[in-house]
Amino acid sequence: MSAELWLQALQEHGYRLTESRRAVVEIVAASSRALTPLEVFDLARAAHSDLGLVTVYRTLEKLEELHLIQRVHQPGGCQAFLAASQGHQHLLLCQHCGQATFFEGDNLDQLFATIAQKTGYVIKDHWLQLFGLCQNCQ
Amino acid sequence: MSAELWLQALQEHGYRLTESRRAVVEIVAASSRALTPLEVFDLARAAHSDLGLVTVYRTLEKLEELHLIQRVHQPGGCQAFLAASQGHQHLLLCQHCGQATFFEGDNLDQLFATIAQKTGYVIKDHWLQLFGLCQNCQ
DNA sequence: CTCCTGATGAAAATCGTTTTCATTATAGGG
DNA sequence: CCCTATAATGAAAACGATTTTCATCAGGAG
Ligand SMILES: [Mn+2]
Ligand SMILES: [Mn+2]
Ligand SMILES: [Zn+2]
Ligand SMILES: [Zn+2]
Repeated sequence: MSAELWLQALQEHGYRLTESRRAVVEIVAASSRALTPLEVFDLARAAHSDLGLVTVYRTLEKLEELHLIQRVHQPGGCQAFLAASQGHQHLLLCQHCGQATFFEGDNLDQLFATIAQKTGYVIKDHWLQLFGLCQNCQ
Repeated sequence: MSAELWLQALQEHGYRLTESRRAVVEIVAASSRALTPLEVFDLARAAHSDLGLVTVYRTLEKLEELHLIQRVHQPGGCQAFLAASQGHQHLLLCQHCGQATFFEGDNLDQLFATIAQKTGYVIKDHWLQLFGLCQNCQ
């Protein structure tokens, strides 16, 4: 599981390994859907009942700094976090259960060239996100 | 300008035409970049000094209901609004000045078919947004 | 084991947004 | 053109999420 790797990464960057951090990391690393700070709090308290919501925020902040998690933007809100993609990948989200799946292999260079020419912009970056129904939810 | 059309649309949906609404609509309709409620408030107060921030929120809410404006998600935040695209278009944003330009003609069907096959998802919708530098900001 | 310092949780502060409410002003009917 | 019903307004209070403050605790180097 990536939880151990995340804890190791935190440690390597000079952060201490605490019970609270373990509980938060365990939950976020194991989730296949994006979780809000409050959801993480509720789930992590099962393992560590005197966890504070503040610590959830602080831990998520550090995990994001280290690029271990990323914020997920959705029609319903933009406060949820998910284990980060490795390399250049995009998200596919189930509209029913939230299941998140990364994919790669989009080749949009031709599109970018056309748009750049038509608009005069220099294209530097892009966001692509797909929404649908996962196998379980169809 | 689209401001007149927006005011007309509001009226047709049973909303009254007020000074406050005019001031808000004028600013948002004329902007080529996405504006936050507070930015709209500051700009619109030039024309209508006793405008309340609450009315900015309420007017934006109605304009969004009528699909005249849309929320714009950006790395720095997701509270800004922009005149809505007509039809299926995507956004191109200048990372320096915020200038927003819509484009169309993306053909991602092939990609969606591949992803659907690989993942088992049924693809229902997609978000695509490009970031770069506009002609003035290069 | 001890000590230093980073980390913690409770509480308070803060920020953006929404609700409440008394007052004002739009728009339709006389 | 004036009246009136009621939608709309802005100030203030309430609210929910996030951040800051601070006294206390605990990780881990020595
Ligand atoms: Mn890509
Ligand atoms: Mn498209
Ligand atoms: Zn699903
Ligand atoms: Zn620009």
